[in-house]
Amino acid sequence: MTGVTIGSAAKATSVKVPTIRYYEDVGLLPRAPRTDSNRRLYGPDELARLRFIRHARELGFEVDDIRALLALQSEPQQTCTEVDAIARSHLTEVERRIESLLALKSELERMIKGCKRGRIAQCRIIEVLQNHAQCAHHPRG
Amino acid sequence: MTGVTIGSAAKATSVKVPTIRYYEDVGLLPRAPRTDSNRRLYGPDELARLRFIRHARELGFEVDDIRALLALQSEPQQTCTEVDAIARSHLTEVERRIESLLALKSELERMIKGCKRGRIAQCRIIEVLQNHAQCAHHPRG
DNA sequence: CCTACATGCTCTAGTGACTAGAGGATCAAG
DNA sequence: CTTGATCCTCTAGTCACTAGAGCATGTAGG
Repeated sequence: MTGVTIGSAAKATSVKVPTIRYYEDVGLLPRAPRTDSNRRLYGPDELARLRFIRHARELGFEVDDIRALLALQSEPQQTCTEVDAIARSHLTEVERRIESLLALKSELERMIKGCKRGRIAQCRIIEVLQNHAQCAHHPRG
Repeated sequence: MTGVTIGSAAKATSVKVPTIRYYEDVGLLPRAPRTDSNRRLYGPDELARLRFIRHARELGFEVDDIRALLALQSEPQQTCTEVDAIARSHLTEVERRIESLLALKSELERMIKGCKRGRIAQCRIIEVLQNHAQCAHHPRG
C-alpha cells in the first residue's frame, strides 16, 4: 500500500489537486485506490501518467485525444493496424500544428520587430493581423 | 447609414453570426447601429475589426489580450512597450510548444515505424512526453 | 491529550469563449 | 401572399477546468 497523497502528487506533477480529481472523473486516470480514511493514493505509474497528461494538454491535445494516446500504450500486443491509424492521424495533426506554430512564430517576430521602432503609429500588428487574416490558408510565411 | 447585415458580415470575415453577437456582448465590438427593424449593421471598419479579432484569436490571444491590443491602437502616440510585451510572451510560449511538438512528432514516427514491423511493445510516448515535461525550461535538448 | 490548521473528501456552481436551440419577427423571392 | 431564409432575444449546453461550501481526517506544538 505505498503511494503518495493527492497533494504531493499535485506538487510532483504540477497538476492541481482538483484537476487530478477531475481527470479521474473523466476517466483519464484510473480510480485511485484509497486509504482507510478514503484518501487517494498515487504511485509512480500514476505520476508518470499525470505528467504525460499535463504535457499533452499543454500541447493542445484534447482529453479525447489523450485518451487515444494512452490507449496506444496499453495495448502492446494488439494488431498494429488500429494503433498505426491512431498514431498516424496524430502525427498528421502534430505536423499541422507545427506548421501553423511556425507561421505564427514568424509573424510574432515580425510584430516585435515592427514595434521596436518605438511608436505605435508605426506599429503594424493590427494591420498585419488583419491583412493576414484575408489569406485564410497561411500559404507559408 | 450604409452597412451590411450580420449574416454578410459573418461571411465576409469568417466569424460566425452568434460569435459576432457574442463579441458585441463582451465589448470587443462597439454596439452595432440598427435598422428600423432592429437588425445590426456593419461597415468596413467593423469588418476590419472583426477580421483582426478572428485572426488574433486563431493566434491564441485571449479576449483580454485583444481588448488590450485594440485599446493600444487608439492611442497611437504611446510607445509600443506593452504591445511588445504581449507579443513577446506569446512568442516564448509558441517556441516552447514547437519544441515539444517536434519531440512528440519524432516519437510518433518511431512508433509508426515500430508498428510497421509488427510490434508496439516498445512504445514510449508516455515516457518521452513525461520526461520532456520535467525540463520546464527546455535547456536546449 | 488537546488544539490548530493543513489537507483531504464530496458536491455544486462559476469561468472563458463560444455553440445550439427555442420562439418569434422580418425580409426577399416566386 | 406564402414560403423560407435571416434576423432578433433569451436560455442553456460544451469543454476543461477552477473556486467554494461544508464536513472529515491527519499532523505538529504545547
